[in-house]
Amino acid sequence: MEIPKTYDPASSEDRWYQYWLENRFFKSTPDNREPYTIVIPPPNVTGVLHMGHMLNNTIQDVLIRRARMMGKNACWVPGTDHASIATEAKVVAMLKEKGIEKKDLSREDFLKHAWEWKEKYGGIILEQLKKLGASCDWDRTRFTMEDDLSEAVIDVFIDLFRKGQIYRGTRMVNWDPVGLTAVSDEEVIYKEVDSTLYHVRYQVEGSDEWITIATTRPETILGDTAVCVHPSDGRYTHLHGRRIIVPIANRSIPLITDEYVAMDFGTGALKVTPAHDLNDYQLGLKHKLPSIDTLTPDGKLSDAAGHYIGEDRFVVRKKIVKDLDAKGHLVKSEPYKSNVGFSERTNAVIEPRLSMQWFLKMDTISKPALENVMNDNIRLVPDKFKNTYRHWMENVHDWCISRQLWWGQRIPAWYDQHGDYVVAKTEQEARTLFASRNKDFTTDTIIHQDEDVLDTWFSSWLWPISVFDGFKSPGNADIKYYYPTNDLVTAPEILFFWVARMIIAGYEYMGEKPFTNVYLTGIVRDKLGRKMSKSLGNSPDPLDLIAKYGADGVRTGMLFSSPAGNDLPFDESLCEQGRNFANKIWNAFRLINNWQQHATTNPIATERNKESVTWLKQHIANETANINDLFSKYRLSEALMAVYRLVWDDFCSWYLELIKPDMGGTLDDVTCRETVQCFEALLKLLHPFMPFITEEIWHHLAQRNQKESIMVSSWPQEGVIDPKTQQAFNAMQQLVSQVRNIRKSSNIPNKEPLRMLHLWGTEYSIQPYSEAISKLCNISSIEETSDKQSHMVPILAGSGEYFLDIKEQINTEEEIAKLTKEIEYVQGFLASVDRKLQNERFMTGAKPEVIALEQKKKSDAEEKIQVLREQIAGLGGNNR
RNA sequence: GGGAUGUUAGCUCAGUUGGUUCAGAGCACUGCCUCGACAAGGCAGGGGUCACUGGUUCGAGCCCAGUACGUCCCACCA
Repeated sequence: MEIPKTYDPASSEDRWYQYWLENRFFKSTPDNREPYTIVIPPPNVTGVLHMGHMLNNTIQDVLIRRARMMGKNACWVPGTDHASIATEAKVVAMLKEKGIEKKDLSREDFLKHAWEWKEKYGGIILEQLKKLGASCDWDRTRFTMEDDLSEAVIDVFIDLFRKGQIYRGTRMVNWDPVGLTAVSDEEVIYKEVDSTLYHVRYQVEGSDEWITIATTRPETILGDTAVCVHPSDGRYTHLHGRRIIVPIANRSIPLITDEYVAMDFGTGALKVTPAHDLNDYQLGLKHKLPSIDTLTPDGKLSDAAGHYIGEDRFVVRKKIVKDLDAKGHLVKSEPYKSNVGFSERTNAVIEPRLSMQWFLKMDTISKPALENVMNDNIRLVPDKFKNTYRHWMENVHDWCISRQLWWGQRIPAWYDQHGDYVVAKTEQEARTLFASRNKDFTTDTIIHQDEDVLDTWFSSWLWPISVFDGFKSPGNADIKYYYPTNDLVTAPEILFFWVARMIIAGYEYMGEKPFTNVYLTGIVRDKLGRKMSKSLGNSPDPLDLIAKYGADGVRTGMLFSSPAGNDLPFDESLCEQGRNFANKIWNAFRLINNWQQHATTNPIATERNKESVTWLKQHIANETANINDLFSKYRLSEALMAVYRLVWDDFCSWYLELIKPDMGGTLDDVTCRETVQCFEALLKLLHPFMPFITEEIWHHLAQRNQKESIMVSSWPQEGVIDPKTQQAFNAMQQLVSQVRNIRKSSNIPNKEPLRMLHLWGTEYSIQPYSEAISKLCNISSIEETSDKQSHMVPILAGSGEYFLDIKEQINTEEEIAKLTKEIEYVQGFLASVDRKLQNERFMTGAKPEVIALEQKKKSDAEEKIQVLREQIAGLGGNNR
């Protein structure tokens, strides 16, 4: 059978993924092995795969596949998030295209459309993850809005309410007067716009005095309930305790003092409009000021404004300026740049607006979450995020958990017509509660459920518990076995939104952390450093990339340059590098496969093959230890790079070339088998990163039955390398490189054989490789000599001295210059060592082993200089 | 504005407790090479005053202070 010269991922990937699924290798059920668990950060159910998901899920798959090979019971739980804001926005947009407005639909009808949408598009992203090779236990797929999970959310809400942790209160929300809905902070886009700062003077009650304030929003004057100055502002001290008349409205309001006011801004006097500005609202709370809401939901002036009723706020702004001017209140107006929030959806100017919301108290419930991260009970990787985390957790404010949406878990609060409310799971329970509280309450009394739903994070914070049915059936086999999970892989931007809250829920409901390690990935950026996003259109389609470079190529491409916590400046050439690597592995396989076909005639291993095999086996074991160490530190990029070099440089470039038989020859049986075994070990180390190609080659190398997948094979054993083996190998490498170098610089073609001598009495650890060296550098023979060969080119490799018989052909001057440069460097080095050794304070201060090391350096350097001088002399140079 | 964090080859990053065998890796770059696995390749090279300025020390990429620039999070000043 002819094996193609290049690896073709397309013909292999789907086949192997199918094979894994059919043999249920991703499946996990509790048993007596040690569990290793990851819960996926559930992607938006209607989302499509983007580069951030690719990075995130590649990392999870690498971790889970390695754990599985290490004999753990690996369980990766997949699922999706109902993402109320994003999904509802998409459904609203879809309906709009069909000419349907959300406000014309009943709640039930809207939700019907939403569920249809979810059924149609939900889970596409999970199918896409399969292309990437994700080894999730698909039987465990969950959805944050499925019945069981929703019930858990409602139960938790009720429980926290009963514990007194949830309360109802007013809050400033971002109101979209066009969309007629509150929008989240994330959906507000701040833009700098040119506006005007108006200086308006208010009369002090009962006097001829005036006080001038500055505002960009004069139309809100009608809602003013105080004027505020800094308590130590000398300009206004005499007015403390006086009252002020609001222009146009002619209302009397107090002058208050607060240190919040910046004396150097504007006039140092601030008009306070609690209903229409967040800071003013807080001032209002502090000073117990009334709020006058002068706007209607659609941004027109309300009855409460008393003037300009029913007119748009921007029209009123112009009118009121004119009127203020006419009445002599406008002192001056100056151009001013201010930050104005716009709705991402409707582009309308956002109005801060007061509304009733539900809150979760965070002060006590968040304590264990801070503590257990600070004491490393839960580890953040990289740990620099601990500071950020602490800062946030120490300044945590109550969590607003209600959202003015329909898609999500509806708040289980019920209101009667007086606005009194109870929290209950069903209407029936609510009625019972009302009745027990109020004698007049009858079965005929109308009550209605809260229209709002809960913040999506209020369901996803339960994810590590709810996916194992920890709420539905506490103490069940799954939750006992898999919880706490091991690693969580997610983006730092949701460290607070999600990670911190999962930790809080974990301690509150399980009395235990939800996971041990949190691996924080970076953001995938384009070449210009911009975040890759759909709206910018700067993100490649992940599936196109997979089609072009193969899933293995893309996976490795993403991991080549993304240490934990660092952004990934994505470049397609990284995937190309990954693809090239796959191809390199493929061709190593082709070579070995060829040997396998013909390796029967020559059963005796040569010394060079024996030594090479010994070195390779030890080296792989040694590197496995190194790779394990990198994994334990979550240095995935470095672990990949270590495997990359081990395979490409050590295995392909050195080992395979060493044992490669002469043209027309065959490889001995023993070496062939050992080589296959080593190659299999390398494939195992590669497997977490490149699952597809490793499985493909794994099955080509040997007859294996259905159950013998590489993904359930065992991770290679660690070991140490014998220093002598290492030393011999390194000396051989040095010698070969130097001979090649001399050939290059002297223009001696490889075809021309050269004679080499080894100086008797110096290190000859390369002996087992002498035959290999002859082949790699075309040396006709290596003879021993007892004398320095002054007429030949000297080489130092390890501490062995060699002579290459080519003096006539080389550029002696160049060689001497090279050696001289080398001497200069070593002399410089020696000088610095000497300085240290002659320094009394060093000799008395430094540790004995440091001094011993320096003395060793000194003698080594001196010896080396001696040898180099002899070499220069041998070449006829000046032996200085 | 508050907090965090970073600045090491053209690019992306390593550099553990300060000790010139630590200035390193991969990619990119340069030169040579179709040699029976692989040109998606082989071999050999070039390349950095470790942001800047001071300080501590016998000795600083590593410790301290300041400066410059960058990134992230939070709050966004009427």
